Amino acid sequence: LENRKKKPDSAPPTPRKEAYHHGDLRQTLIDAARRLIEDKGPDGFSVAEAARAAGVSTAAPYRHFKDRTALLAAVALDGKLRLAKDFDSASAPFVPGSLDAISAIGGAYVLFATRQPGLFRLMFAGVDSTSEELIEAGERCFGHLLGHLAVRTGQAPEADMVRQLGFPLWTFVHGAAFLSIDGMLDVVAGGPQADAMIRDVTARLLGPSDLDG
Amino acid sequence: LENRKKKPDSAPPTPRKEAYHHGDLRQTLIDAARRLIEDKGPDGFSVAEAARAAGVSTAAPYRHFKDRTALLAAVALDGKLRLAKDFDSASAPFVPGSLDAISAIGGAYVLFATRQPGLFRLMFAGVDSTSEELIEAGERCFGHLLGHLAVRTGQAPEADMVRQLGFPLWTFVHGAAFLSIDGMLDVVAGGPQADAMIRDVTARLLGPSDLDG
DNA sequence: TGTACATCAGTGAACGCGCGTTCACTGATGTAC
DNA sequence: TGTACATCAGTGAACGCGCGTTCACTGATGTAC
Repeated sequence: LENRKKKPDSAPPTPRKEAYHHGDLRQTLIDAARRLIEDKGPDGFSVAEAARAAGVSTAAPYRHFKDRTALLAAVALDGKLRLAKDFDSASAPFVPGSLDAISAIGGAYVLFATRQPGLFRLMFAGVDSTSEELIEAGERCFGHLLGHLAVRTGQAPEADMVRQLGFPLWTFVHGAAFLSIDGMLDVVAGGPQADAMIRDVTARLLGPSDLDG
Repeated sequence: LENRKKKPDSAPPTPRKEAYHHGDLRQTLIDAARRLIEDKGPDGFSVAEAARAAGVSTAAPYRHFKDRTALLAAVALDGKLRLAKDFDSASAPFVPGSLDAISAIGGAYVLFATRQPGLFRLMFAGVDSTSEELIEAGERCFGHLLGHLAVRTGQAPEADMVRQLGFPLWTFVHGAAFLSIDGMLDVVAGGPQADAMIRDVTARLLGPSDLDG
């Protein structure tokens, strides 16, 4: 038994932390849960398995999360923050408000979903959407798109017209994301041309602009 | 114990059938499972609960389905057949190939998802999509749309151009369906104007036609 | 029409499993003096 | 700097639960003669 306690020192399973007190178990659990959810989906996931993956006892997660749902909510929130970051880096190289920038956001959305299907599902269906910070994080993602549309139209991001332009765009990439996850995008579209389709539809829904050079 | 056996005769829980031999337990189980899935989702569903809802022992389903997955697949197939029927009746009143007819199909799609969210999720993500008859049923649904687009464009339903017109439309309503399920359609669009948005986007993706009168 | 029998479609009891969660506990850490 | 003690963040054993699935069984049905 004492052998088990020594093990983390001689050959740590998680190399960064080795103490009895973990240091940042909360985030480690979120990461472990995310990885499990990524390939098994929100329902294949269990608290016990996440704990195992993090190298702690099955009771340990309950020091940091009220229950299973709370852990899932934390993973969903974490996912939305990651998505917002993806938006940032995807659109950064392009002229704000341009077709290039806006399609890049759409492409990033679909790519995020494709790479992490389980997480994507969790973010949109997995948890009670009543959590305030979860909604807020979602709005921040959508706000990215609205920001570009505001620049493009010369209106405020909160303007009705901007939202009404943005919503169909979001709807479209949301559909593309789910079809892609479920293996129907390449099949039916007849090739790996998802990005081209996104760009084409985006252009048609936006209409022309000087910003597109 | 003998009281339990008599019960179905004196006060049948399922009024239509009362015999020891059920008559059509297979379909009854599919219906029961569908109802469970409709409000709990594919993962909240259990074979045992479906059996209970059908009024049979928990072992009975295994006379008709190899395992849990097979039952789910049957429910998914059943759902796709239902969706195809919805498409039929939604577009029937309108001129084939017209904007009216095509938006009606889109509206039926979103309505189907909204009314039966769990079933809709199951149909697209719940089962291994390797089943041939399941894919076929999906193609039949998509074929409905393609048929209208063929009429509209004067091309064969199998023509590349028709599929390339149809796919963005499907993608869009698919997104609208999921956003609606997850409670984000009315919220963000600013009202129950889903049908209007569908029609508007459909018109823009289709372009004009004489058929639209 | 009546009987013997094969087959079909149920029953109900049982199994092993992994899960979520709780509990009393204990080792590690931080702080007051 | 050293010591006493409160608090924090883990452990590991245990619980009750519902599930998927199997099994030997039995009542109902259909058919051959």
